[in-house]
Amino acid sequence: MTDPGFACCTPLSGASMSTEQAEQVAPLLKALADPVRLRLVSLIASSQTGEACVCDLNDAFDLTQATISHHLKVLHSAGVLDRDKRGVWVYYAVKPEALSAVANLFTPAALAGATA
Amino acid sequence: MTDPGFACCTPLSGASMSTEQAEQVAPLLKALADPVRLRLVSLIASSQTGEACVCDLNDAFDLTQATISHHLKVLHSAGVLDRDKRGVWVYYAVKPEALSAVANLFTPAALAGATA
DNA sequence: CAGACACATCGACGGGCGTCGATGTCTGCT
DNA sequence: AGCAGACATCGACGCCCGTCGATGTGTCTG
Repeated sequence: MTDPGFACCTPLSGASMSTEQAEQVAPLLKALADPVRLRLVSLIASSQTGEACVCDLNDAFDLTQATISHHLKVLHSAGVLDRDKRGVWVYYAVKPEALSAVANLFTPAALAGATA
Repeated sequence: MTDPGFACCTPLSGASMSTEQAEQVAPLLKALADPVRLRLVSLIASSQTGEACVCDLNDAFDLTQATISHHLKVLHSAGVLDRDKRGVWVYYAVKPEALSAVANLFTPAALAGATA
């Protein structure tokens, strides 16, 4: 009966990511897991003023304005971008905290089970 | 006619992520953008030996063995996990390079347009 | 050889996602 | 007031993804 005491694996050390934490971080990663949104974030972050308006971002893609607006909304809802309407134009800026949170997630120490 | 020379935005600095790079990294993020897969990676990384067998990972979830196997395949195909079959059991191990690649992606310097 | 076990693969189903055209809302100009 | 431009929102469509039960493949034991 395949003796269970003679198991296949060393028991996991147990200090891993909790289900709650995983379900909390996954949406953030899902928001970033798209080529268009990745480029959007990169474009905004690499702009001189640290922000960019939709009209210019729209020109950088072969996509409809509606699609770009949708992607920006997703990134904004995920907490990756800040939204600031000035007059007719809307400026989006990157929230560094969100990105550094992701970066810290995949640090060796964090993976070993360190509490973020 | 809203003079275009009097544009809305400072032109993007241009040193942003390329389309190719975005399309190359997105699948890696997409593989990690799932609560189950996130916990799988964390479980494996936090195990004492740095690797874990499917039978044990399976017990940590309320999901079918087929589903866990599917997730492990996705992570393996994305280059996040290494696969090593020893006898009847299969051991998965985390590839640190893949995770540090993600971590470096969201470093302030990288976002500013530095070539990875 | 036959059986049991570990894991992968195969359809299949439901839901979510990316994209679009069309339309709505707000702002500024004349 | 009327119009034009910037951006958001609204269905709608096709496709991919997560999950499942069932089945296949390889490995060890008796």
